[in-house]
Amino acid sequence: MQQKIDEKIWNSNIENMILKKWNEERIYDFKVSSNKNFVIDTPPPYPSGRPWHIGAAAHYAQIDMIARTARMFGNDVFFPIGIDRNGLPVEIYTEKKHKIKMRQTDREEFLNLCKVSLDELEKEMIQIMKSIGLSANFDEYYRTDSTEYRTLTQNTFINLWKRGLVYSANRPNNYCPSCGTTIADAEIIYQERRTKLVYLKFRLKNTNEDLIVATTRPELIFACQCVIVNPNDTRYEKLYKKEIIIPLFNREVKILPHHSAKSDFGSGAVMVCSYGDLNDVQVFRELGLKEIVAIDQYGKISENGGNYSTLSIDDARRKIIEDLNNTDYIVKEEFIMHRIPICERSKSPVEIIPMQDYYIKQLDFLPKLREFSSSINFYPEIHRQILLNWLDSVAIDWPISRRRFYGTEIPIWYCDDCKEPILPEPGKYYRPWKDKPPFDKCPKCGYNQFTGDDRTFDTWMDSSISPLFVTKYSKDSEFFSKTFPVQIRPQAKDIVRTWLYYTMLRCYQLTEKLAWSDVWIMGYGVDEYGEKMSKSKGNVIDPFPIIYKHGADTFRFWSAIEANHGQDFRCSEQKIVEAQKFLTKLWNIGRFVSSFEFVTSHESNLLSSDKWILGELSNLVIECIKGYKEYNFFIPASQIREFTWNIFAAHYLELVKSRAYNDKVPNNRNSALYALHKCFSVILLLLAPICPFITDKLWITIYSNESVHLQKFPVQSGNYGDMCKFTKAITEFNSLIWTKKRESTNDIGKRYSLRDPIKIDIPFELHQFKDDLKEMHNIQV
RNA sequence: GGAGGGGUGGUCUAGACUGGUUAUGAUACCUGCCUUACACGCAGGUGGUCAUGGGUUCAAAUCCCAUCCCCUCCA
Repeated sequence: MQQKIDEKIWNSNIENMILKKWNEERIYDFKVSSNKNFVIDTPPPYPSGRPWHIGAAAHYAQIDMIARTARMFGNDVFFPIGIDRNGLPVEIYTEKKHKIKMRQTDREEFLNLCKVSLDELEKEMIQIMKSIGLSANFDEYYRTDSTEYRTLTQNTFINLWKRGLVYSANRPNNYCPSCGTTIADAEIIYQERRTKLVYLKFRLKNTNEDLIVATTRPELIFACQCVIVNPNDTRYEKLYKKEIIIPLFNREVKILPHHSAKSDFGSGAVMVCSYGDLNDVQVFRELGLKEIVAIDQYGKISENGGNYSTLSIDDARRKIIEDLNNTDYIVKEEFIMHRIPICERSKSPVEIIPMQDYYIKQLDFLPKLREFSSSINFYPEIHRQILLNWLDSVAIDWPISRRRFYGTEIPIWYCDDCKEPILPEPGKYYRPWKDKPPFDKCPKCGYNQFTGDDRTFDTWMDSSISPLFVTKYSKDSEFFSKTFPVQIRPQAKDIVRTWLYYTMLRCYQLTEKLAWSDVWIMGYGVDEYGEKMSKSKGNVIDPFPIIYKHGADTFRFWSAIEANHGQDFRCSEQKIVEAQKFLTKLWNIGRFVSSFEFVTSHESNLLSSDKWILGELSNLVIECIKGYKEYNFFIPASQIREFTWNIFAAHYLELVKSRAYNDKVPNNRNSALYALHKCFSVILLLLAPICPFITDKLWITIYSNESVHLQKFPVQSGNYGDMCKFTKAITEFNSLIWTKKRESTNDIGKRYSLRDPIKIDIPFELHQFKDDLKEMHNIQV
């Protein structure tokens, strides 16, 4: 007998060679079949900066476990890989990297700089995905900024436009007057600043009474559409629905209860203007108020401001306060610290002003989406709630136009004469800001000069069609019909409201189908104190050195066992090191088992100990398969570790060592070898989706020339399950002897070695195991 | 302001939906041990008012109500 394995430690350096072998043998290639296709709508990660998030690496490791699980259940698995490259973060990254401003840079040149940034960042992500062993199709990975992908985004938009599902409307937007552009929420930072709080007298209509209203934005007074008070504030109960007169402008507005008014701020009565802050936007929307534009696109007071129109915001503020003072409307003024939104780059206050944008109709589709949300399988079930809550709070249609550069262009030209928007025919990639329009005459007025729209789409317009793109929608109808709707959408829980929701919406609008049958939601990786990792907090953990140091399987096993599915999980290197120990244990069990010949069949004349461990094994199979069917890898990972380490290695190996090494009776020895190999080979099969490297190495070394990843999951035989009733007695009896030996000393005062003989009665209920127990503990009768 | 999730030995975590013997496991710590797979190991041990208060029940970590704290998302 010769061990087939020398090394005492699982050396993760050989993972690279295993990867190479998988690649050469192309064991993960997908061939479309007629009825067993399992397509994964893989999230295309966004290369927003270095390092890539360790939680994201864990996320993709688990998505790979889904792919491997599906293969071992006998499916033909299509596991595409894409990179999401559209959107704002790379623009900001590039601006910082080159110390430039997007709008002060030539658009073509800026786009090229973004591309270079993306290429660099993407390279690192792809390398990490490969090194953690993703069994995905890297040869044909896609990019959402490719001509092909953007063509599909524009096609689907033109489709919706033709069906009347797109319209243009005015909506409040973040606007930086000093940069002269709208900015995204992500570009806003908040600062505490010293601000003047002005207490104003508003006269109640047809009375001699005044209501005191405190405001930090008196210059917006002419855009006021109501005054709100908190519903719990008893001072103002009697004023609900009463009319009140705006100072200087003498317009009447109503007093209304609203929960966002804070009783202890100022006087407790707040004037709501379009728009002083985000809360104003919310109140306008909730109460259906009519907006009065206060500030124009140049940061000046609009024509609605009467005498103050065309003044800058600061000048208007000074002038209005002065006039209010002169007319005795000001009760008092005080300075407070106030949290205000400012532009990340210019550091000047952000204004909210209405702008013209394109919208996609979504409100009409909500009933259908609610239906889908109830019928689709959610793993875990608890996260269905995130989607249902979101559906309940969708209140306006989806604004899809962005005043940015790096994105899919909105394919529209406008007639220079009659302003008619004209869309090209679908099928090509259009860039209206630089391309010549693909038509000569305006279909409405016949004029021949056009201006291209220079805006781009919201990036969710691109990513929301990922299941259509990977299944070759509008490109290969046979492939599409066999693969769409796809099986599963895996994603993180923080983008349920965006990616999950928008994909449901868009795929339904385009195909009238629900895009997937299963949704799988993972929590996200947080730092070791439970807080979200972010570059600004400086708590981001780089996955690369950790994977390099501890190996991919260690990383994968850690990600499976760290927390139950759907929970957020804490990332600490310490815990990853702990996970590594199990792989070493498994490796050494493999060394032991590999030293005995592989007995493949021995169902007759099995001894009791062997039947017992096979009984425990079939329970393990049942539990693991249950976990895998829910794509919950915490269950198999923890069950396998528990069985392998604490039952199989700790008790069973010791029970049968003597028979395995030197039993004179061939049947007794073969019975042990059969059970040893049965258990170990099943452990490898069950663990293969989670730890693909070490299981394949051991499988090929001990059992087969064919990779473990081409095998099916073991079928639970159901035999010997009743033997599990002895487990407690066996482990407790072993414990008893170990304790006894540890606590006793022999004739010369030395502590007992575990090999020393001991006199003890074997309990009656363990009688059928007595031969193995006697050998194991050297029990003398 | 609204919503969701959570609070279990020093640390992390299972159990909660479906109430039921002594609350799971890992790790850290302490003690002993090289035992023909493994010292990255083995055996044993210390350590918990299951956030707080109330309720339902024969019985509550688990169900209900209230409070406190933490995290996340939306505004």
